[in-house]
Amino acid sequence: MNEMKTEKNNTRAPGIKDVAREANVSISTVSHVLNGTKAVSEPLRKRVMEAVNELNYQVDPIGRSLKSGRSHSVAVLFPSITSVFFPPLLKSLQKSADQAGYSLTVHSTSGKLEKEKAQVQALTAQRIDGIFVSSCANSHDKKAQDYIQTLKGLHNNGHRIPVICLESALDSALDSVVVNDEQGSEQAVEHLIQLGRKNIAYIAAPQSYAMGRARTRGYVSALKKADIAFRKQYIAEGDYTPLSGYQCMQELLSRDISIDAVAAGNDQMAIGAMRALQEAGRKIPEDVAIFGYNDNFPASLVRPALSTIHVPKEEMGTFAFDLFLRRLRNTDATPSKIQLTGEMILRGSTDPGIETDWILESW
Amino acid sequence: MNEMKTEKNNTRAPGIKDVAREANVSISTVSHVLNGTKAVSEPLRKRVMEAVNELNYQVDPIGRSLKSGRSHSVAVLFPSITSVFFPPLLKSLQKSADQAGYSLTVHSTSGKLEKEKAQVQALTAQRIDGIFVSSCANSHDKKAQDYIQTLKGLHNNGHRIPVICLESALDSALDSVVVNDEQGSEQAVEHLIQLGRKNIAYIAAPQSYAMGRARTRGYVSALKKADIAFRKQYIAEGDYTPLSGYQCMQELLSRDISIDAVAAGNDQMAIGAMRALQEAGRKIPEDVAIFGYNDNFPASLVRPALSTIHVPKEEMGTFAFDLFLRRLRNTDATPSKIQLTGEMILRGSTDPGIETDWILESW
DNA sequence: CTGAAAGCGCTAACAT
DNA sequence: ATGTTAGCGCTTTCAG
Repeated sequence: MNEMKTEKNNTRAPGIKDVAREANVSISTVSHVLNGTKAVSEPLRKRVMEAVNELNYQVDPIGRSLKSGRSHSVAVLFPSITSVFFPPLLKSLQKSADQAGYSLTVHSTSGKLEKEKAQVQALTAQRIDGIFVSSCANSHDKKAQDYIQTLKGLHNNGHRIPVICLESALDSALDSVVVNDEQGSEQAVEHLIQLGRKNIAYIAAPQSYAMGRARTRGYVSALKKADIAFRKQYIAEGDYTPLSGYQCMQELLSRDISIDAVAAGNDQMAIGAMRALQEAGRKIPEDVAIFGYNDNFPASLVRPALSTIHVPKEEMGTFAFDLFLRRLRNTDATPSKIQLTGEMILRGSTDPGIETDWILESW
Repeated sequence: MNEMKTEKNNTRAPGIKDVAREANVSISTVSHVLNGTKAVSEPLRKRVMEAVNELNYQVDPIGRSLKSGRSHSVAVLFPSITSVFFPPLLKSLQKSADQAGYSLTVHSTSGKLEKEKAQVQALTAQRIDGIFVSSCANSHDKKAQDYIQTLKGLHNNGHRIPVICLESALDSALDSVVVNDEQGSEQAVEHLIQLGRKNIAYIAAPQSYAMGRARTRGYVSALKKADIAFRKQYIAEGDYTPLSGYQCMQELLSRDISIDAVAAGNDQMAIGAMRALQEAGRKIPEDVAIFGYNDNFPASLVRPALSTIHVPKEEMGTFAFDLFLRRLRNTDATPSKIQLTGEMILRGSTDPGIETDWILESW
C-alpha cells in the first residue's frame, strides 16, 4: 500500500537552471528573456523559449518574489463576504486584473479593523503588488489614524505598494474611487418630495462612517431645499443589514408621527423596511413610498420593486484598476479621487405606474 | 517635493538574523523556537521571544515558503463570483481557516475548466497547503480526466496537497462534501404530488454535470413512485441563471401541455420561472406550484416566497475544512465522501397557508 | 541542546 | 550581448 512512498514524484518541476542547461545559456540570460529585462539576441532568445516549452517550464513565483519583491498579484479587501454589493465590483476587478496579467485574491475583513490591519500586514509580507480596499476604518476615528498612515507608506523592497480605496476615500493622499453619496441621496429624497410626500423618514447607514454621513446629508439638504423642516424623530440608524432596516422601520412606525415615505441608506435596509411596512398593513407606494440605495439585484426581485440609486459597481472596478496601473507607472502621480455619480432608478416602490424591470445578471 | 526620495524606508523589516543577533543565539535556534521544530532550552527560548517582541519580528512567509514548501494558506475555487450560493459557504470556510491559523484566498474560475486548471497550477506554484474546489469539470468528460488525475497527484516538495471537492465529488480518490441531490429533488417532487399536482414540469440544471443529472433523477424517480408517466416535453434545461429559468418556463408554457407544478434545479431558475408564470397570468401556487433548490436568500424575498430544499452550506464549509485538517495529519487516510442531506422548506410558492419566513442573515 | 552552513528558485548588479 | 555571482529570508541537515 505504501510501496509508492517514492511518489515524491521524482520529476521535480524544472527550474531556471534546467532551462539554462537545455538551451545551453546562462541562467541570467534565461531570466532576461523571460522578463524582458535586457536585450537578448534573437537566436538565443529562441533557444531559450524552445527549452522553456520543451520542459514546460513555469517560473516559480515564490523564488521570484523573494528576490524581486513583487508577486504579480493584487488583493481586494472588503468587509463582508456575504454582501450582495461586492460581487459585481469583484467581477470587474477580476476582469481588469486578468487582462493586465495580475492574479487577484479576495479577502474578507469581517468589518473588523484589527482584521483589516492584519490582512494588510500579511499581504505586504507576501509582496502583494497592490491593494484595493473597501475599508472598515472610520477616518474620523483617532485610532484609525495610525493605520491610515501605514497604508500611505506601504512598501516592499523600497518600492511603494499602491493602495486604492473603494467606496470611501480614507485619505486624500490615497487613490480612491467613490460615488457621490450626498448627491444621490438628495436626488432620491427630492423625487419623493416631487411625488408630494412631506413626511419622509430616513433609515440611515451607520453614521460612524463617511458614507453613512454623506447619504444622510443628502436627505437633510433635500428637505431644506424644499423648505420641509428636518425632524429628528424621522431618522433611525441601521447597520446595513435587512434586519436592521426591518427593526428601524418598526421603531419609526411606533413613534407618534405620520410617515408617507421612507428613504434608506442602502437597498438591504430599504427591503427590510418594506417588510415591516407590509406587516403593518401599509400599502407601498400608496401609503408609504420607499427608496433604496445601491441597486443591488434584490431590489428588482421584491414586490413592489425597489426604487433606488444605481451605483456603477462595474465602473468602480475598472477605474480602480486603472488607478492602480497608473500608480505603478508613476509612483509620484498626485492621488486621484474618482467620484462616480449614481443614477436614479425608479420602480414600483415609489411610482406605481412603472413596469418592473428584471436584473438579468447572474446571481 | 521629492526630497523624501530616501523614503525607501531605511528601516527594513527585521529578519531572522536580526532576532538572532539581538538574542545572541544562532538563527537556527530562532527558527526552532518559532516553529517548535526542536527542543530549545527555556532560557534561550525566552531570550528569543523577547527579541522577537522587541523587534516586532514577523516571519517572512515568502522566505519560509521557498524553503519549506508550505504557505499556511488554503484556497477556494468556485465557478461564479456572482452566485449567491457561495458566500455562506465561504463564510464558514473562512471561519474554520481562521481558527486553524490558515489564511484563505478565494478565486473564481468563471466556470471555465481552462481557467480552473491554470488557477490550480498557480496555487501549487505558490505552495498552497490545500485547495477547496467546486469544480466546473465534468467527470464524465474525457477531457477532464487528465485534470482530475493531476488533482489527485498534486504535490509540493514531495508532500501532497489535499484537494477537497465541494458540491460534487470529482473522483472517489478525492475527499469531498456533497449533498444528496437525488433524494432532495425526489422529496420536492413528492411534495408537489402530495398537493395533488400531476402535470409537473422540470427545469433542469445543466445535465452535463453530475449535480444536474442527480437532481433530474430525483424528479424522474418521484414520478415513477407515484405512477405518473415521465414525459419528455415536461423537461427543459437551463444554465443555473434566473434568466435561463425565465426562458425555460416560457418555452414550457409555449408547448401544448398543461402544467400545474414546476420543480427546478436551483432557486435562481425557479425564480426566473416564477416571473414567467406571473407574466403569463398564472397564479402561484393556485394554478402552478413551484419548487426551487438550495435555499439561497432570494428564495425568501420573492412573492410568494419560494419553497425549496435547504442545502446546509455552512456545514459544508465546516466539514470540508475538517477533511482538510484530517488529511494533513494523515495523507493516507481513505478518502471521505461526506454526503449531507437537504431539508425541505415549504413556503408560499407551493403551500398558500404557510407564513413566509425571512432569512435574517446579512446579504 | 546549539550552531554553522547549505541551499530553496530566482533576479540583478557586476563583470566580461 | 552574455555570463558570473551574490544574495532575497528562511528551514533543515549535519556537526559539535
